[in-house]
Amino acid sequence: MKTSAAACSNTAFWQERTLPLRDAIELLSGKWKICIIQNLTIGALRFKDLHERVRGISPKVLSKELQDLEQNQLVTRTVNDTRPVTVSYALTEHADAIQPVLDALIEFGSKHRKMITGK
Amino acid sequence: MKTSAAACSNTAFWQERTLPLRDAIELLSGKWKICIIQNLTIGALRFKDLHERVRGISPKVLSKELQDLEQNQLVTRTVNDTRPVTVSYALTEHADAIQPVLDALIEFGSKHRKMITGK
DNA sequence: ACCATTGATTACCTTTAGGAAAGTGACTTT
DNA sequence: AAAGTCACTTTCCTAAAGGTAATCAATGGT
Repeated sequence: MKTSAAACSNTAFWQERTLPLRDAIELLSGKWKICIIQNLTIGALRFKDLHERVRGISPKVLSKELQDLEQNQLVTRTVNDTRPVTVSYALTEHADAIQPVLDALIEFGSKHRKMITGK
Repeated sequence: MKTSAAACSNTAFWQERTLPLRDAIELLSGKWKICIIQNLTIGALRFKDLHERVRGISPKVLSKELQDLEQNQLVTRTVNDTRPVTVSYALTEHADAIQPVLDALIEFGSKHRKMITGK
């Protein structure tokens, strides 16, 4: 029997979806990255403000996650010329492509929460 | 200075987005769950077929992830009345809400891949 | 000189994810 | 009786994620 599943299992189409999906998962999965990005969607934030908004994260982890996002060109780092030096983080244009992921996750999370906590 | 960020930091609105987002991340993050769900979007699959399609996963991990998805009512488990017993896994209606997440991730992953491998 | 602020970094530790390999049990085929 | 199939399960292990706490360097204020 040849199901539609079997029919597309060897196609380029499948790879064209699977590989990018794995890339995205590898880049975004973990406890913090998506939360950090969400907090930056409203505009640039300094390290300290981000640290306060992303509840529960430690400075060590925040620093590491930001470096990771910067390397992947999703976030820019700008040192400001202020009295105690401050550093601003902002999303790049490239990060706009994450907005739909965020929206979809929030939508799903809401539905899921309603379903689990008794419909 | 009161930025738009500061303006909404204490609102119910922010929580209404942050809590579901954290739920979704907790449920879906990890190396395999989203891949498994993607493979089930085309229809029910038996354990063995799923194991072959989700390249690289071990039976132990596949089994664990499926139990987890079942508990969260995203997947159903059906024992079939076949010669060697087979078990089919299928997405629930509730899992439809994940489709937009999948699409968004694939779209983002494609763009990201193009950008990283030299625009 | 001393303290405060900001943005980290370091050392240390615990927890969790996940991989490899083998085994189990129900059943069928040879 | 032996071997194979399917769906797991178990054991053992490593690597990565992530938490706590302390420290550092630059700067400015008192």
